[in-house]
This record gives sequence, structure tokens and C-alpha cells, in this order.
Amino acid sequence: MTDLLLGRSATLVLEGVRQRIRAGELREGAQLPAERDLAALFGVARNTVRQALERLESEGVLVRQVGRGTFVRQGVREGLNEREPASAAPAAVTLSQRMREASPADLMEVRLIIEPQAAALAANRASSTDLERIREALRHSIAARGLAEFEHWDAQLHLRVFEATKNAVLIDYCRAINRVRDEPAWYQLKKRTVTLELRTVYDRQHGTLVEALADHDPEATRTAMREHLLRVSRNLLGEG
Amino acid sequence: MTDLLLGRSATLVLEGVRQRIRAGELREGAQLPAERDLAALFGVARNTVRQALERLESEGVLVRQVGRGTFVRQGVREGLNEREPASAAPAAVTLSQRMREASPADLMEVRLIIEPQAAALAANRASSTDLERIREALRHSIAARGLAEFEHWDAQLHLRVFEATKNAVLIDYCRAINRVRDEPAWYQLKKRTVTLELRTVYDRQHGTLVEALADHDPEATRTAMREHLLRVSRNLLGEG
DNA sequence: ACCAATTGATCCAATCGTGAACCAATCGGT
DNA sequence: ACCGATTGGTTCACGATTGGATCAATTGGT
Repeated sequence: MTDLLLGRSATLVLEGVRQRIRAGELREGAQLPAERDLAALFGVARNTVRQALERLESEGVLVRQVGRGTFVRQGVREGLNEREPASAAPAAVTLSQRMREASPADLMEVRLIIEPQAAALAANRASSTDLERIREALRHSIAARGLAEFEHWDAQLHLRVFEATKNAVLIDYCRAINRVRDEPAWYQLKKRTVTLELRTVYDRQHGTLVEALADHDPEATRTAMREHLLRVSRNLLGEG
Repeated sequence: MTDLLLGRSATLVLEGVRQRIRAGELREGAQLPAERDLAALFGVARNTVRQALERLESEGVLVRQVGRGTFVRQGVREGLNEREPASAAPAAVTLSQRMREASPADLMEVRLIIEPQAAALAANRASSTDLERIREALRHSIAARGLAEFEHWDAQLHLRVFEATKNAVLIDYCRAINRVRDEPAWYQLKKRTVTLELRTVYDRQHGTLVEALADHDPEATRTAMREHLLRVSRNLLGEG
């Protein structure tokens, strides 16, 4: 990676560009002046300009392309919070952080959009070893004594279904969801609402889900996951 | 090690610098004048200045670096905070970085899972101002001259549909998708495949999508988005 | 007179910024 | 389809500035 320390002139250019983006002078997708022009504009050498641009590119604020130019990247608005003068840290927000800030209702809505479809995909693609791993998680979840243990294997089950899709983005999404479940606020929410009989309901729903997966029946799998999540949503958020 | 005793002039410089730091005249991370300038400033020889600076450096108040300068150390209040968490989880990765590494096929699969459903949600919740913003993006996309301009307004259109869902997680997802589109690799892929007549096809599909949204017809909106993305996927990835 | 502090000077090594040249990818007009 | 202009990518040598180190000469208090 490039040096984390920049010299005087380079910092000047860096902050100058940041400023123009914050001020709306450079909007999303807008093209910056050529490096040679920027150098003249800031009264520094081109090499110095490049140092600043490299930094901004590594932060994900800019996109550079040979022969085309330098552009402000899309979706930078929320990443340009006011920062302390000497701070070099970019506004790198992780997926799980984003989800953590989201409302439970929003998150359950997203789960209801993604997970049934993903499960249907998994029904088409699950290998026998995938199915065995999923069944294992189900067994552990049923045998779980405390809520924490149940939670762990429940999360594992969902994750292993996603792993069966073989889609890296989906697997990552599920990992992020599971991380949110570990959040104290969510755990408390579950502790209040997840009774012992409810766990048996969940186990039964998981069972029909696994059966549908084993049958490689996408439609049945989708509805099974959907029913399960609807139940979870109702119990977690109230009868909304 | 250096002597613990300093002479008159050296102590003068030492206290002078300490004073300026206490007074806020020199903030954390600020750069001190060069040793030669400090010498002139305090009216003493450079060697004397160096003695004072060495003392302050050994105290952890200053940081000196050859060729760069002398700086007030950051976090002077911190004593021995060497223990950083350095968590084992790969949580320091942003959503868009994850997507960047993903294969186009995986990403389009995810888009086909999420975006039709999200569009259906938008059909239920879109306000009149939402619809106007979406229509505006469509107009610009149709009027666009170059590929870059078209790409920008196409991304804006999809984003504004997601904004109509009022779901923060979904909006964030779309921003991440749009950031991936800025990736040079994806731009190249489009440049090779997106011809002028294909753009008119996309514009038409966008048109029916917007109509369905305006009618608040979730089902029609879902199929419109689905058809559109299927077309995009076919053109981008080949007739898979 | 003694002696530590201070001075003035010189050279070294690291860093930064500059200027220039050249390469490679892209775009636009012919 | 080609060519020229534009743009980012790369490398190099040079000068300026900065802290690092050393030494002989000077100063000033005891």
C-alpha cells in the first residue's frame, strides 16, 4: 500500500479535492480536471497531485481510468463526514455496521426479500455434503439446551443454506446478518420473545425447509423459508 | 543517554516549546518550525535547540523525522495504549469491496433476487415526489449522448427506485451496486456490449418500469424489473 | 584559571517536491 | 478503420529542506 503519510503539498491537494466534493462543486460521477491541469490549478507538480489522487482512489472516493480521466465515485455522499484535520482514516463503513444501524423492521424486510429466493437457489445447487452440513446444524439446533446455543446453530443453519448457493455475495450477506444477531440489542429482543415452545416451532419449520432442500424442490423451499421468516418477524416485531 | 541537566539556553527553549503546546498554539500533529528556524526564533544556536528537542522527544511529546520535520505527537494524553483489538473477523471490509471481488455472474444473480422485489416494494410506497425524481432520471438517461452519461443516469434511476422503498438497508445495497458499476472492469464490459440500439431497449424497459411504479402495481413492477435485469444479464454475460 | 554550556560550522542521510520524458489506454473526428 | 489528441501510469534525476552527528572555538560563571 502507499505511504500513509503525505507531505505538505500533497495534503493541500488532497483536502482541496475533498473540499470541492463536499461543497457539491464536484458531484457524483463528475469528471475532475486532468492531472496536469490540477497540478497547474493547485500550483504543484503533477507527481504531487498523483499522490493525493492515489490516496483518494484507495479510499474509494475517486475512480481513475487511463485515457478517460478521473471521476467522483457514486455513493460517496454519506462517506464524506467532516473529519479532524490530521485524520487519515477514510470513511470505510462495513456491511455489518450498516446493518447494525438499520431498524429491525427494515432488516426483516430485507431478509424476507433475499432469503426465500436464496433458499430456492440452494435447492437447485445443494450437493450431498452441503445437505449433510445443513442437517448437522439442524440436529445441533434441536439438541441445544440454552438460547445462546440454539441461536448459534440457528445462525449456522441459515449460513450453510447460503453456502449451498455457491454465490460469494450471498454468503457474505448471510455472514453480515449473523453478525448483527450477535448484537446485544438483538439478543435481548430474542430473549424476551423466543420461548421454548417457539423454538420447537422454529425447529419444525427448519425441518420442512431441509426436507424441501433435500428434494431439490425450489418452490417448496422458497415457501418454507418465507413462512419461517414471517413467523420470526411476527414474533420479533409484534403482529405488525 | 542524554544528561538530565540542561543549560540555561536549552531550558529556555524547552519551556518555550512546552508553553506553546499548552497554550494550544501548537496542536496535536502540528509541525514545529525547522530547527534552524527555531534557533533564530529563540536567538540561540541550533545545537542548543536540538538538546531541548531531544529531551521533549524522549518524553514522548514530540516526534522527529529526518527530511520531514518535528511534530507534536498525537494523543499526548494516552500513556501506554499499545493494545489494539485487531479483531480476527474480516469486518474491516466494505460492502462495495466485497462486491468488487465478486464475479459478474454472482452479482447479477443477486440483483435478480433483490431488485424485482425491491421494485415491487417501491410500487407500494413511492410518493409523487419519488416518482418525479425517477422520471427525471429516465428523461436524462434517454437524452444522454455518451455511454458514460447514460451509465450515470441509469444508475441514478435504479437508486431512486430503491430510495422509494424507504428501506435504509436496500438503499445502501443499491449504492454499493452503483459503486461497482464505476469499476473500470465493469465499464469495459459494458462498453463492449452496450450498443446504441441496446440503449433504446433499456430505455423502453425503464419506461414500462416507471409506468408500473406510477400505477402502484407491484406485480407489474416486479416483472418489469425482472425482464430488464434478465436482458442486462444476457447482454453482459452472454446467452448463459 | 577552570570547565561546562554554548556557539558556529561542516558534512551526512532521509524526505519531499519538481520537472521532464516516455509509455499505454482511450476517445473523437476523418 | 485509421490517426492524432488527450489522459492516466511510470520512471528518473535534480534541488531544496530537514533532522542527525561531529568538532573546534567561544562564552560565562565559579
